[in-house]
Amino acid sequence: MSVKIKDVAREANVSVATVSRVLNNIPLVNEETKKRVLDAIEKTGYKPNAIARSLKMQKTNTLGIMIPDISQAFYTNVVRGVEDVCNIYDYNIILCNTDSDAQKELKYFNVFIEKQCDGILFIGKSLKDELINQIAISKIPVVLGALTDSEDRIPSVSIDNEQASYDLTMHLIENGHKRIAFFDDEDETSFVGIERKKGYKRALESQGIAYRKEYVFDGKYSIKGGFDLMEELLKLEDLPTAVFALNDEMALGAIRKLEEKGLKVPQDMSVAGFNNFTVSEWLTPSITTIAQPMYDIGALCARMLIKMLDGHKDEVKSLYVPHKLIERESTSDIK
Amino acid sequence: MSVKIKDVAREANVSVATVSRVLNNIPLVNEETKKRVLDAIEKTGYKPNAIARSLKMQKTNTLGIMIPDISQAFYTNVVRGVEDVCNIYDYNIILCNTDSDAQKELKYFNVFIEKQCDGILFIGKSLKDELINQIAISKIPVVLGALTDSEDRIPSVSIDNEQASYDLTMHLIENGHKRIAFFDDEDETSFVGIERKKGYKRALESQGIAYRKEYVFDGKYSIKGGFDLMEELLKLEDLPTAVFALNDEMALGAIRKLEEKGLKVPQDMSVAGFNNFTVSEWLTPSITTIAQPMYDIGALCARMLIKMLDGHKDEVKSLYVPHKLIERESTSDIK
DNA sequence: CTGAAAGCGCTTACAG
DNA sequence: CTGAAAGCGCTTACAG
Repeated sequence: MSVKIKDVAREANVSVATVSRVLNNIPLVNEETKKRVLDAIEKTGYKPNAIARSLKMQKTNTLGIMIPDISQAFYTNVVRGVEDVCNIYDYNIILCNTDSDAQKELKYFNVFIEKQCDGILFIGKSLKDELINQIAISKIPVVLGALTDSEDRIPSVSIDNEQASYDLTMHLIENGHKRIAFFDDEDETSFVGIERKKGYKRALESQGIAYRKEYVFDGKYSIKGGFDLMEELLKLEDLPTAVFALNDEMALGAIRKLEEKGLKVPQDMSVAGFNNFTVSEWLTPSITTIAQPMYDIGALCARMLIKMLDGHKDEVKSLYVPHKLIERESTSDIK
Repeated sequence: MSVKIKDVAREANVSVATVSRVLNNIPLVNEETKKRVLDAIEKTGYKPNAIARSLKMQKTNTLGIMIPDISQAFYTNVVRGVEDVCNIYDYNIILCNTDSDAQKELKYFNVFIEKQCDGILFIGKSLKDELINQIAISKIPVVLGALTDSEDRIPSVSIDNEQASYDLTMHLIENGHKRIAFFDDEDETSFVGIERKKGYKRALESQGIAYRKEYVFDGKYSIKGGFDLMEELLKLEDLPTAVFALNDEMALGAIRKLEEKGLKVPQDMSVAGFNNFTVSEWLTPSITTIAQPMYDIGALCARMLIKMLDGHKDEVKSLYVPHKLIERESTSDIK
């Protein structure tokens, strides 16, 4: 059906070896022969079969990328960064959504191995042991994005989540808040969540403020999640004066619930988020948050992985990218 | 380095053919032999090489998907729908961002062909002629998502953009609005944009309202885009009483600009959007919009394409999925 | 500078 | 029920 290298060879009256050399820009080919081959390619409309090439070369120029859920704003920017860099270096990405589910992660990992991906980008909230084992066994190059490996067995590109969380909590404390609630991820195994909680605790401790378990709420990473959590929180006797939510979507939900109950943000309660969601600066009130350079995280991850594939495995080391506290209207000094 | 089918065969004392039969669940294999092979697979940690298999089978179980930009909320939901269906049928997706750029579209199309994708999903705002030619030449199955081909040469899954736009415009007219501005896509070749403008015009005409060119503004499909366009609009002598923006992000930007100028929405001006962006219902004011079933569009596209790949090409026909007008706070009766 | 041939890791028609 | 062998479409070491 489709035209193959053999057809081009016949058309140009050369061997397939010569056609291959022209295709791969190997210099030893006579200019005239080359021209004949090029004409034959043009004439036949030949397109190389990358699968055949990959089999021979043991290289697919394809990277596997796992993310929890592409429909979450945070990850889309990371993926865009990855793809742009891949485009530069002629790689393509196979994209999979894991929902942070261990089974799906292992399944997709196997798919990446079977489809001979040159490397894997793992974006997510935590790396499970079983997956680490599989990675070690297969020896496939992997880079983590937006999270780190606690033992740094696998290189990563991420913000320092503990420090970022500390910074945000300190900011609230400096504004006079002592009763600060924490809207956590319902997924307790989330490494990123754990790190952020550490930062929150460290900030409290550093200022001699007791950590109160009743101020920590686990919920969904969504607007509705924050909305529901605030409903819970408002049942407390001793209300917090500020809330630190693990993403801006949760923070927005929390704010809307407060408004629904006739409370004002930040006058009655300050609410801070995380990630600097695209719309956060446009909301009323706009949301105080920690910005992560999402696009850069993706781009750097991809560069790092490609560097490993180019044989510079030892030059690669884990990287913290800077986060930034953005103060907006949803938080203020305590009255 | 890695273990191959040959190694498994040696381990199990059978031929590679037998191993292959076990791997592919071909029934004619003796139970005991099968067990021996399975043990050998287990023991050696063998993972099939899908690239080799693809070369032989002329089938990669990989779909190419082109979208304008994964970092735009609308597309992420479509992609998630695609991926979920692909997961069910054991396909994977190679994802590419085209920025609706003709060069990138052609480049990626070639990549999909060379990498032997079984089919292609094209999500976007318009299909250029050159790409249609390439599709025709290559004969690769393609399905369009979120847009249609004006001549229906290629099957698609989409809302009826013209009708949706008509519905929304009619809604504004029924609320007493006669001076309705239209925030259009700056990309004039956008088929989706053209369709929506048709619907807008048809609604105006049907009510005997003259189409006024000065009420149509071209801008970026973003919050900032709407923000800037509203700045322009406010310079008009004869201000519109309502604005219809081609997405909710633009609508939000427009609303914020109005607020900045001390105008109230919807009291001073109604603003409607399109797509029902995740946050639209949570904004103040919440945004009147047309909801598209984005996830379903993606899922149906993928199902359609897979159906074509299964040899039911003739059963496949273009599909309109229902849109839904959602009335919220950003629009109201004219005072 | 060019070609014949081996081989990448699979699947399957054919023969037994 | 099982194996030997051809072939999928490339690349490249080797020979000339």
